[in-house]
Amino acid sequence: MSRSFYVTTPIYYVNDVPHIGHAYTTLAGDVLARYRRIQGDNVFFLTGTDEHGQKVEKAANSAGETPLELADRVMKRFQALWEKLNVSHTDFIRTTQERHKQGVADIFSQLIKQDDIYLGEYEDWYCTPCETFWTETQLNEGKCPDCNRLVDKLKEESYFFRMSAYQERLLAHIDANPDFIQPKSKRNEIVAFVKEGLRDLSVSRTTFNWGIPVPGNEKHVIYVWFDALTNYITALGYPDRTGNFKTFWPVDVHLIGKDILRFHAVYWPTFLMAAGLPLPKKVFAHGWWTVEGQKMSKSLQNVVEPNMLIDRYGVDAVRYFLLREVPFGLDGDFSHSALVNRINSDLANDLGNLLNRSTAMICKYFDCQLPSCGPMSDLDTAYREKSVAMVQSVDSLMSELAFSKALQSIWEVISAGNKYIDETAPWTLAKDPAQKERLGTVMYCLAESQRLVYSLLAAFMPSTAEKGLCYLGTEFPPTADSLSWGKLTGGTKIIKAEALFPRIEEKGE
RNA sequence: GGCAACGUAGCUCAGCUGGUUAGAGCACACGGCUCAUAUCCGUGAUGUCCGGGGUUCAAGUCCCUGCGUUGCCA
Repeated sequence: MSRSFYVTTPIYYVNDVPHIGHAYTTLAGDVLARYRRIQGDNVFFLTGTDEHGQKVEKAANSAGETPLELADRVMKRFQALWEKLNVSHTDFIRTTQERHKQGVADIFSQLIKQDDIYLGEYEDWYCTPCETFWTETQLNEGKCPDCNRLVDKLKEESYFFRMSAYQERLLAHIDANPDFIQPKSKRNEIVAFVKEGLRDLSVSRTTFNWGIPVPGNEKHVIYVWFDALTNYITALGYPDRTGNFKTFWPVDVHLIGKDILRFHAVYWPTFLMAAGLPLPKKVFAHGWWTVEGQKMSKSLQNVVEPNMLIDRYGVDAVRYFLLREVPFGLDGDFSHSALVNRINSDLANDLGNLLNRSTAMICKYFDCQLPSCGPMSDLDTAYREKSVAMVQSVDSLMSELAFSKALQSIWEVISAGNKYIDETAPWTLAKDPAQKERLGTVMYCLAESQRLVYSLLAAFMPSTAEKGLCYLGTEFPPTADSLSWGKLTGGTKIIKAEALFPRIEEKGE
């Protein structure tokens, strides 16, 4: 009876091209998904694309194609990137798919029927590029406070969602579930926001066509966020409540960037309440990446293109860097020099070199046949205990989505391995035939500790882990059962490792 | 403007409910080893803990204030 685990990324807007921010969220989801699979969970990992909305309609028009053609084109770029990033999603949903449109229409009809959605009139300022409404007081000298472009006065018939009715229930839920919104600082912001009072939310538009029609009133198109958020359940087959929906809802965690927190922590939960569905267990908002100290922006032309990074540094180095460099939830800075430092210091010097020297010695002293473990000294048991403790520590850190700390705790064991070699001085033992058994025990401990290291790293750096485990004569992917000490047996064929991560010599740019 | 958070070694940061000589990683200097990707191990130096005031036997840790940075306010 395996546990089920459901994790999502946002669906990415096809009006945007994939950048490091998209890669970051999706990567986090992948690492979580892979980790839960190693632990034996039945995992559903969802990503996809958000393809409706006025921006897409306009962009398509000016590019001389239909919105769907544009979506097809851009969607492929996301899919290609996920393949290149080694992302192991279960499903990829597009909001233009029938399964999605039907589900959205269904829930929208239900809410109309219940009078949670009603027809009214909307009057406000609208920034088309940002697809955001602004109140009179928010405007900055008559312009959009976000992008400083001109806004349009809008007065239109609109359907409204009775969000105000759910304010107290939402607050009570946040209060009763301290981990519902993370990190804590973001949770506090949401609480403050909700306490100021929720207004009813406009959930339809009449000014463009590219979207899902309101059931029974085709003049209206369903608001993109209502449309988009619902993907998390339509991908599970909703409104069919058997099958995947039954297995995986409520979601374990929605991973999002901090810019879309309100939609996920306020709008979405209240939609779900109205629909009578359970709320997500967790919404986690991660931070933003700056680039070489500057905000990423198209105008600065400093948008980091993930494909280029992967080509240049390798997929696992990029995966490692993004999750190790910055605590998940905080902002971070991306720079080539920081990335090169991580590769040289953590991956080449510590991780790669340890495997290299260990397997080299096993081959040199034992003809590539792993010796079996003899009586253990204090040094050995301390090393073993540290390795075993790592497995537990990583497990609890992963449940907090503390990816960086999880990697740090793995690296403590890698460092301990390098120190262990120094303290046991195998090259000295090798000179004395009487110490053969002792030498064998040291080699065994080294291999076994690293087997655990690479088993955990399988979530973060799948291809590196596969190679590492192969050198250590072990199968990939690892399983929950393999995460305990002593699974390697004497006589296992070990392969002398090549440099997993060659050092990158200076001359950064 | 309102609310909130933050300001600790050259860099990035950790320091829970106040209590001996303030920590980690990277970078730097010196020493050691040789299995290894000139890698590894050890030792060391550097801090007005943003400024000022206060509470206390005792404050990086609490309070007030000033300066600075950041986030949220549909």
